[in-house]
Amino acid sequence: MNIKRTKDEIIIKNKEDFNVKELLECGQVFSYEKINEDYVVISLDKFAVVSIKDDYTVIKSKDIDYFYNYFDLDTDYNKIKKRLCEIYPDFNKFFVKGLGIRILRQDEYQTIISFIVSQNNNIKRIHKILKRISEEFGHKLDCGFFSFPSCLELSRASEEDFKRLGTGYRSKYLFNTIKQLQEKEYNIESLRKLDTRDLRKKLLNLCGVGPKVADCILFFGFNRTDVFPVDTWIKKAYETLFSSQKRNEEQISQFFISTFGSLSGYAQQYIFNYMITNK
DNA sequence: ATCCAGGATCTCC
DNA sequence: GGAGATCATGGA
Repeated sequence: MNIKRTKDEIIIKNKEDFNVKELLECGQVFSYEKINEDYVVISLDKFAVVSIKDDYTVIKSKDIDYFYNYFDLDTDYNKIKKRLCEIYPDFNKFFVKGLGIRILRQDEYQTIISFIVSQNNNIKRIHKILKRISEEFGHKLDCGFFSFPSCLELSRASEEDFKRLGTGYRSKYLFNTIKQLQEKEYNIESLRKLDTRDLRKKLLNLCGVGPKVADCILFFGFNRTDVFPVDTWIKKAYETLFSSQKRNEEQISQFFISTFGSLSGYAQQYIFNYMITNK
């Protein structure tokens, strides 16, 4: 990747390695705003502005180191794509719009809350609900948008507050999970030390977190790549493109993990994007 | 109007 | 331990 980095900005020369539109609008993250051709990305109380110029992309932020890591700029996605094709010869077809996709290294806690809201919901509405939650319980940032509320800030929200903001039956999941997250055993630092298997178990104990949401949290928040979230789109992909053998979600996940191993998460992301693009 | 969305949980057997 | 119903909401 051709990257230039200064104290408060990152310039990416090659647009094929970094397509901010694809990478933000593919359903891995929900707290961002589009202003004309610019994007403001919000991670807890930090934000970055990403602008697309004619022949380069620029990321500006007061927390440039944080966002260098957030955008996963050290990972070589061409290598990953190459390896996926070696594992599964026909994998090329899933790269339709996957040219500039990267897996963001999001805040773990924000990912937990976001993906509880995501269950049985659509991307547009998830975005809208999380924005309302931010405006109600976060605080205003210099960019004019609101921070994603911290665990402490969200602990002031009642179940009725969540209902009012449109989270429906997930309201009690959010209320209960936030209580759980304040307990010592869910200290994020200590969760990071667990291996994927133990961490997954821990996440499944959170109210409103099932297998799919747990896998998304593991992948998008904790940066674990040996998981394969199975949602309705992936189920369709499995049934129409991979196998006629009947399997439930957990078995489908295992089927893909046994194929793609530690690259499972990436494989999932390419297949997911292929599906929602070609709906 | 019915179906569906980056599903989880409860309820029965 | 596995299938089926139920859960809010809004867009297609």
